[in-house]
Amino acid sequence: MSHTYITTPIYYVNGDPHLGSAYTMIITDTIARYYRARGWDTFYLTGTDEHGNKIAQAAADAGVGTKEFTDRVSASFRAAWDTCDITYDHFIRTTDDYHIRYVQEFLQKVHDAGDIYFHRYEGLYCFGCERFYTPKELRDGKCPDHLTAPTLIEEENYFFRMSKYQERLLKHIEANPNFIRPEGFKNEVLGMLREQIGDLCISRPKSRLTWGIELPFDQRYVTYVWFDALINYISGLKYKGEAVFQKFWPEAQHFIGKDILKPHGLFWPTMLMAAGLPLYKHLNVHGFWTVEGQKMSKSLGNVISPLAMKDKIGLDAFRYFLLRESAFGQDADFREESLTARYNGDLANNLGNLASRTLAMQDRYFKGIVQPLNDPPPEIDQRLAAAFTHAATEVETQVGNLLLNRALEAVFRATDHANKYITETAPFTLAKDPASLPRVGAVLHNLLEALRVSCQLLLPFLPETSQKLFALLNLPAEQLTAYSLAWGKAFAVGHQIQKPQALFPRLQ
RNA sequence: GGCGGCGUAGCUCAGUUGGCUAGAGCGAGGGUCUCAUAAUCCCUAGGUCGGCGGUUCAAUUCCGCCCGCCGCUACCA
Repeated sequence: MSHTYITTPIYYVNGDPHLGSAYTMIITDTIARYYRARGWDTFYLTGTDEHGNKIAQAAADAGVGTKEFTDRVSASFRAAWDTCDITYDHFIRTTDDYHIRYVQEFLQKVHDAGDIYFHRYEGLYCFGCERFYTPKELRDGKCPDHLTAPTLIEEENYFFRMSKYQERLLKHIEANPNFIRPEGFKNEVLGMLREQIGDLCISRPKSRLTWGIELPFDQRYVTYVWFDALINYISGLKYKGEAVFQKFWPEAQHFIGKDILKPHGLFWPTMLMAAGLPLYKHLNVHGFWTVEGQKMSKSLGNVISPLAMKDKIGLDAFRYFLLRESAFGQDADFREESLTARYNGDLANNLGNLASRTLAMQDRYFKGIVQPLNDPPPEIDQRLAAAFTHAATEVETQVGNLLLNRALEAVFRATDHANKYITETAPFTLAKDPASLPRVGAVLHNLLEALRVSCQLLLPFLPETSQKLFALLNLPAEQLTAYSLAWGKAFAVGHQIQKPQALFPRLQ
């Protein structure tokens, strides 16, 4: 059986779920549902990133213990994704015992291999950023983020010999053109690799940072950020056992936003090389959303909450908008106006209305009882079937390229074709003549097939709607993923379907 | 400064070995059916394919320069 492993970034527990993280979740959830529906053994991981001073500070500000604080925020993320019906298989927390143990095992392995060394240096440190700055990065001698003067401190830390793997990574990316996609982001990483990438500082002394994972080879230190966070992709699998890890890891597909390309494109693969592990299969990088043309930010007060969107237009409509309105890897703009247009134009008028008129006629003319198809089928019927066969092929191709917008476009072209088919065959006119009723029955049977295949193709994208409509067709739920079931074979003559229900009531 | 991407109808975009009168969806204008969620369906709109120059029988598609937007990256007063 084919299998795949889908991951999202783990979310830092100093904020709330917003449009950006929801977008990553909806994309990955769709991909995971897509593969599951087609019988692939799929493992889908998400979680929360919980270490660092910012978290300890936020907890202190909130007047609660750090652990209690992270429990609370992590749970709120998990609850948000549950409310959004995100079908992750495991939710990892970097404060989980198994994760901590595995991070230490990983560190020890890389240390044993000689790729972690101790080094003394001094530099300008910004406590707000928890990082060192080079003089040229400063603005007027101050931290560009916090606008405070950094402190000159001397420190000894552990470094990962990342530069050792620079050449090997470069060759790997060149030999595997789809390792990082879309291409633009691959080129960015190649650009980084053409410079000296240097080594990576991976520790912080406990005097400055206590809320972290202790280095197994020096208890005066904790590990810093990436050796903690990135390793979740492996510990999350190891948690389920070595066999699960062995099976899924080589099929790993990471999905990230473009802001964390460098750690995933550079740090992570070199870390894996140092640990003697296979590299992930794909790094899939998506773009950002602006809101009404502006960058989304708390200060502008234009942050979109997925939970609010669920209440406002429903989960499926929200999913549809995000998936249809963005091209993977490119930025997109969230506009109230586009949202309404997509909802009314595609969901209500095209798909919803198609279902409505089909089921209404089936009910009105035949009391919901399915009639025989014509044998042989007229050309117009064949063309309808072909439109859906073509859509199915397109969906396969486009999802494979992560172009979910085009996959959806293809399905809606087919439902659009079905709407035209109704106009061309005019069953409502034929129905006036009793002698034409057999043809009316056949036309409606074809339309029911159109709806059935639409449900199948849309299942990963619009899970709720797909299941709801399939229930109206009164077909057994397992047939929802019976992709090889031929046109005309799903509905037995005499089968009873339900009365119509508005799937997407028009807005305004 | 270097590298990369982008700039096609009001909006979002297709257009990948250079070649028919440059396309789609939405919006807008006109018309139509009546099964349906005032939905459907049909027609129309007309864009110097960012600008200039070059290669070619022929360029949106190749080359050079320029303008604008964006990303990454380097650096200097």
